[in-house]
Amino acid sequence: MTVIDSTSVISPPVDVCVVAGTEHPRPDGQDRYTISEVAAYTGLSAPTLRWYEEIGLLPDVERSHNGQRRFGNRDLDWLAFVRRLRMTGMPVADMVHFAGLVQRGEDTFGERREILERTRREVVVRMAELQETLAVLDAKIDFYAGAPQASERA
Amino acid sequence: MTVIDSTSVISPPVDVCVVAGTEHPRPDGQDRYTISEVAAYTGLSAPTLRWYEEIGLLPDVERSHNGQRRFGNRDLDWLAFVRRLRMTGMPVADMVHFAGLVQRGEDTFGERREILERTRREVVVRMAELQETLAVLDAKIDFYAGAPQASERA
DNA sequence: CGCTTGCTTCAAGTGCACTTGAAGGTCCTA
DNA sequence: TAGGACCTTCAAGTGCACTTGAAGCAAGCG
Repeated sequence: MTVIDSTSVISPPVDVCVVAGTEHPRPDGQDRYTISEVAAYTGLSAPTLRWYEEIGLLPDVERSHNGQRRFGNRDLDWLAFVRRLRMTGMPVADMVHFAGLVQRGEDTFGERREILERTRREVVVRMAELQETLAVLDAKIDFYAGAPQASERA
Repeated sequence: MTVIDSTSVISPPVDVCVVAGTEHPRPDGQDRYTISEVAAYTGLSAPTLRWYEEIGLLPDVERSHNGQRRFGNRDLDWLAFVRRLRMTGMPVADMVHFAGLVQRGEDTFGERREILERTRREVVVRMAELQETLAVLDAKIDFYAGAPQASERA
């Protein structure tokens, strides 16, 4: 695995809000990952990473002197957040929109907050539904486990 | 909307385990719903209901004298459960498999229990992830809300 | 020097879960 | 008896999120 090469560039607009201290495979300063490294770290395939970049979900990926992608810790953080958003069920198109807002800078803090608040509400609803589903599953599991005696039968 | 017609038939193998007293639009005995009624009640489209039947996810739907589907409360219960399973992320193919087990009768209680226990574990994991996601969202929302003072920035 | 490895782009293909279209049957009301 | 509402089947189409294939460049090793 070839590592480091190109020299640093003025940072493009980023998420700006990296919340928790998620550990990176390499410390800042030595964080130039190849696409296959990022694939290994994130579980996303290399084509998916290219596609994310293409559609604008992973913007401003740097390139080495010979045109190969060099991802940084910033990209890993963003991908981790994208993974979270994906878990909420947010469509990729909406994530692309959000990524666009991030790139436009602080002016979009308001809209970003609204989006995340809406997402938050959806997650809460989803969790409540899953909680109910858990109850249904438990009831059925009990029924199947203790077959003859259990609750109702049709 | 045309309603009731055909006369009752010996019940085919059903879920056998109807847990909660979910209310039905019409009481047992008068429960013969047209496809559009079921579509209205469940939120599924009529083509989707036909397709569910076709692939074996909704077996043994009765027919009226002229070949039209007549769904019963049993079908509504099953569809409600299918909706729950869908919420867990279970693929339709797996639900079809489960439906097959239900049709095969009590011999499959063991396997059904295993499937639901596995599903249950997945739901628990998913809920934990959503909980973490909620924390991440909250942190970002706070950041975007109280912009200048807040925690970290890249 | 040629081979292998790993990257590149661009276009086409895949899998899932439906959705839509076409053509036709049946029943009720005017 | 004509129209409209509602149903039927079968086949093809859609949208999303990737995945796969084809063709080619660049670096490192024997």
